[in-house]
Amino acid sequence: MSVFRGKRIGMEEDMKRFLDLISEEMKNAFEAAGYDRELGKVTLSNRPDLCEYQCNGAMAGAKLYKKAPIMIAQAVVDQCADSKVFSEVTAVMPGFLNLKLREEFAADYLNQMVQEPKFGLVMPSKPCKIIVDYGGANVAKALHVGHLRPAIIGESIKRIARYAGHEVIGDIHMGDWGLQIGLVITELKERHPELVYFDESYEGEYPSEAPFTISDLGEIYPVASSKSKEDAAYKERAMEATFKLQSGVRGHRALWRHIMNVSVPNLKQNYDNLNVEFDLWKGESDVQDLIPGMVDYMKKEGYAYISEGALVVDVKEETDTKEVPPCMILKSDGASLYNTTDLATIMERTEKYHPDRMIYVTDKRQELYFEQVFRCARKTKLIDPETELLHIGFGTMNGKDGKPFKTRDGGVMSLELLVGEINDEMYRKISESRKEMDKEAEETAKIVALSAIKYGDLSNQASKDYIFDIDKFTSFEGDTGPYILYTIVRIKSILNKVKEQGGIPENPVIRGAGSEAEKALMLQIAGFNAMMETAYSETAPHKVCAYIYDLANAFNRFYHETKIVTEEDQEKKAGWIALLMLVRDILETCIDVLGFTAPERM
RNA sequence: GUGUCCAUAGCUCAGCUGGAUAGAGCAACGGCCUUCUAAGCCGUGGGUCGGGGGUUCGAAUCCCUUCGAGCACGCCA
Repeated sequence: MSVFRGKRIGMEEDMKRFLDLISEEMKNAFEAAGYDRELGKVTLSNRPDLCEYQCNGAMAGAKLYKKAPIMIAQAVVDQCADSKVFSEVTAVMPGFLNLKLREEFAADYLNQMVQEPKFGLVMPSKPCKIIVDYGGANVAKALHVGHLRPAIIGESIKRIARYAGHEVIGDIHMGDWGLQIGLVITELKERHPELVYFDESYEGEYPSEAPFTISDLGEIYPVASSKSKEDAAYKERAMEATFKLQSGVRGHRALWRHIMNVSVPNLKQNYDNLNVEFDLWKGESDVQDLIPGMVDYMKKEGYAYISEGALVVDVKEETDTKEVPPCMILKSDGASLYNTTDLATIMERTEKYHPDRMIYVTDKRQELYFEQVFRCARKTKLIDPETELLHIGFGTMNGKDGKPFKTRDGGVMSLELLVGEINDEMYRKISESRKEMDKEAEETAKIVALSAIKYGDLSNQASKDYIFDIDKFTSFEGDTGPYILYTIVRIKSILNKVKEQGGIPENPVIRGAGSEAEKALMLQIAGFNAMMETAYSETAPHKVCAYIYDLANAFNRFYHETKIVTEEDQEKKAGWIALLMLVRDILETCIDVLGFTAPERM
């Protein structure tokens, strides 16, 4: 019978985190020795050569009780004599408490993890409704490397929150209403002025077939964009076209719809290749009808006023240490802008979902901008006061030279090209290490390549700039996605062998550790819950990466000294099989929240 | 100018709600494949945690200061 089952009042009670459970035992010892139980907080050891866990409470208590820390520590040690949790508790100068755990205690915990959903991760009593706004793709424009980080990070944040038990909606929030549409329409008119869409007297139905394909679009936009930079009159026409679209000119609207119909499936395909899925494909265009009402409301309530010709809302606060410019609602020409659609979107989401939290995943350079928008939304009461607004700003993706990632000739690299390059490189490496080629090699290459890209990105703190080094990410050595996948594949391979050999026992039970490496692996597994909670509360996917890297290391160490398939002792073997399945499941769960998958073999 | 963020091994990065000897990976060097995938494992070398000051029994971590790089600062997104 499990030592914690005994403490459980009913099946409803949540499984405690491993460290909390250990701390509980230590706190009891502090209390029994006559000290404040809060001193008994246990942490992971930073001296693995000396102990597995440590408690520094005796030193913290020294001042409180005006006693030498070592005396307090010694008194606590005396209380742990027949602990069911600790096999060893020693007091070390100046007052460290060094702890080792009983193997049965760890094994019991792991066996319980196996049985609980989500390995015993505690679910929120009331799930939060969270909207994650990420992606930021523009229609009519190809995805480029700048879209990689928001997609990867946003997707992972969404999945972590979902795994943590919350109700999460991912929204791509497309740029589908701006100048880029005007540019495409203008260039189209340049080339085919005879198209019926440009005949303003036309009143009939427009063709259902678009007058361009996705590859046409991919070519038209860059041409139009560069023309507009050189030719002021051209730009003027593009802005006019944008205005016509926004004010509802039929032909322009029809072309816009064609652009959407051609573009969106292409975007979906691109994101699909990255294993990124959005629940909502909303965009700037969706809130256009809300803007006039919102602007009127802001004016009427006295929030918005004209400054330097533009309509703005002051968002300064007393406590500001910096200059916070007002939030602009309309440009001096009366046109809406990014702020306007974002605010209208906040309003729409509030009415529709009343979310507990909205998370925006964008480049960190937009920090001040979001500060303004968030303040404006609060001040003008567009949002429920309880709703939390959070901006996760990520750093720049740089090339090996430390400067923003560019193609060899200095241009912006398309995402497709970048991903294709890495896929090819991975395919080449996989082919090298295989004796005979098989059909699924290409598929495997893609899976491994995606892990390389995503792990390479997510293992860095999102807020920092990082170096996107293709050679490093595809090298499949060291702290990389492929290493994690390799470890999973290894485990699967062993389990397959065992299956061929005579089958996997039913409900195998994890037993006490037979070696240092096995115990280290078990303790690493036990830290899963605490890690996942932290990754969620800190919106920190890199913590998941750090955890699985440690877990994979711990497993590989264990693997090298343990022959599982040939083990004679059936009970021992069954225990290892149970351990392997748990490691595999946890690793696969973790890479799933990171947004990639593992192949069956590599 | 104001604000903000960063600075840790040759390179790329962890660690930062204060704890013992600052950790990984790459690169360098040395071992380990007739035995579950060597994309692996074991080991060696490599550091005034940008500088200075302070708080503390104890600082990479907290505070102040300084140097250096990045970024943002009303009609772009």
